[in-house]
Amino acid sequence: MTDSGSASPSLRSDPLAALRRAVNAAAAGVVGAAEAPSGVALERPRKAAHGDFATNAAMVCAPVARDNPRNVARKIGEALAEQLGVDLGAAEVAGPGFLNLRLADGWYRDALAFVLSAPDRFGAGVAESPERINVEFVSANPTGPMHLGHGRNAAYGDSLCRIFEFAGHEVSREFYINDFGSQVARFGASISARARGEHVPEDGYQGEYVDEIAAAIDGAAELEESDLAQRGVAMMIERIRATLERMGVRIDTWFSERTLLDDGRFERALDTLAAASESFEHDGALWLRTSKYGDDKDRVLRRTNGEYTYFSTDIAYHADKYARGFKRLIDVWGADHHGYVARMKSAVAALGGDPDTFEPVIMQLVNLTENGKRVQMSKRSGEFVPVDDLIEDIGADALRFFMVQRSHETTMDLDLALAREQSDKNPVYYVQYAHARIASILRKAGEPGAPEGEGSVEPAAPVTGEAAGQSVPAADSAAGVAAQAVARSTAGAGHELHASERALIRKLIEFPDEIAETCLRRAPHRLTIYGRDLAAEFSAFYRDCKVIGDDAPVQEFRLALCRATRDTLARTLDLLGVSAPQSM
RNA sequence: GCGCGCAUAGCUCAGUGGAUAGAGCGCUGCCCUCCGGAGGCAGAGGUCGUAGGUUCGAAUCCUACUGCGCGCGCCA
Repeated sequence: MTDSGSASPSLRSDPLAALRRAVNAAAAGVVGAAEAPSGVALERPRKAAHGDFATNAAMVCAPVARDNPRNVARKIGEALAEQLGVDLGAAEVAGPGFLNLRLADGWYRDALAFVLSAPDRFGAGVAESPERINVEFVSANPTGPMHLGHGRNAAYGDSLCRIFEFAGHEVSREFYINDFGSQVARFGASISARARGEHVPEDGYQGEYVDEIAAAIDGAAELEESDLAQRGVAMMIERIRATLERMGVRIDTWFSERTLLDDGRFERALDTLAAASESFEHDGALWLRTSKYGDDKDRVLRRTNGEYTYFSTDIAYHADKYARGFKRLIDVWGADHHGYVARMKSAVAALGGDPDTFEPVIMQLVNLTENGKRVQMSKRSGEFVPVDDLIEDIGADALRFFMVQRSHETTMDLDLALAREQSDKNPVYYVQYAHARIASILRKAGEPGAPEGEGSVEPAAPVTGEAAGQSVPAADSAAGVAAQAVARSTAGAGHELHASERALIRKLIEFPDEIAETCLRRAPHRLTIYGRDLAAEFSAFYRDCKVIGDDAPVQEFRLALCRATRDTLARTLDLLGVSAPQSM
């Protein structure tokens, strides 16, 4: 939480966090303890009749206080009234013992000032214990182009990384290139065959891209298969890199499997396992005793024929990630790899690591539909829908938004007709439209300072754990001045806030919590919902409240609310890798 | 057979202990002398797969069962 003890706490402390502290303090007081019992929560009721916020504190505390929940709720309400003073509009006991809270307009004005006090930092640095995290994702085989499944993986992985970074983690995005082993040999044989005008071998790679590669390499028909394989892999990686770039996905480290064998890291990893008696020879093969750590059975590292398995180099690869200083490894894998989880976690344990710091995330499958009808011929054909074709069809913004819209753990349908549609039916346009509409209002009001470029907000500066706890920078920016203006209007009388204004502010100040929860749950799909909700709250405000043309203090306040909403929408879209247009 | 995942409105999906379970699409009926109608309002629509259990309270946690998906190689 970005609380601060600076000179103007009302301007700079997170209003939700402060409210949560007040509720905890009141509950602690009632039960006569230093801290409130765990389970006490501040909730946002669905129904307006249940107040602005509500707490279950009394029901949690009642057994401890040995009193009935409604009595306890009344006491907590009285304690809260004392703490919050004029900021608390009302505290009502309801139902089985809920305490429904209404906040005064002054509290809402302070809350908006908080949002605007540091627009680049709002919601940033909320990670409670920042870590050095390595996120490996996509890692598509360099023997073919990225397909549908990789698209979901890329959208998820990149958004997760953006959110981690914004929350204060140090993140490295990594792509593991499987440029070693039998599949690469088959790739080389396939290219060679096509270069010589022959059919690819039975176990080879089909597809026009193999022809294209064969044609693009001078004298391919005369080259060794191993040379063709390496050149083909290089070309495929270049193509994959270009596809990711079209999706707005950045990779920090392209890690070649082959290099592990070239410089001894592979041998060292195997030596480590052997020295710890984690591996053993049996039937002419080398095995890893993964069953010791909960895997169904032991796994082969070196086959009877002397070749090493993919698993063995993967172990060396993960050992290398830890050796590079990462405290947490997240691997984003396709659904077909879930059977691999147990053995890889076992391998981490066998290396002496903590398997809890290795988190494989399994991405479920994507089905393509069009107007509700399946467009894939067979369940396997998804592997042959290239991501490039999808970008061409529906655009990168829609691709990223739709791919990350559903929880990664559920099989999802992507409706091409809806994704293509440029109307309010399409959620990505709905959110972008709200952003563009606010930009238009601000232009009309003669406001300077619209974000530059493609409409995305500037990336947040990295936040360390210490910085996250410090007060925000002084108000020397345009936005800071705006916050001061809002604060000034707080001092004056100020108009009575419309219910839609309050609802919009409430949605805005949820943003830091939303970021924290999204990180914790590794669930970027939450931000697509937040974006839609925020856009909807803005639309209600826009309907109910005239921004431009009323008296000056009201206009000033509402323009400030527009700016806060625009910035938060832009930030949300940016974290999803989707553009936030000034006009559309 | 074993393992992992999933099951919520007609459809696609949110919702990891709180009040009368939500959204979008679709459907029905409305609203443009209005800062962007690329928008908004109202309505119909539910046995949260089934059966037990845990507790003040369960879509949510536990157990069993049913259905669907994926995996189960000295492939990657």
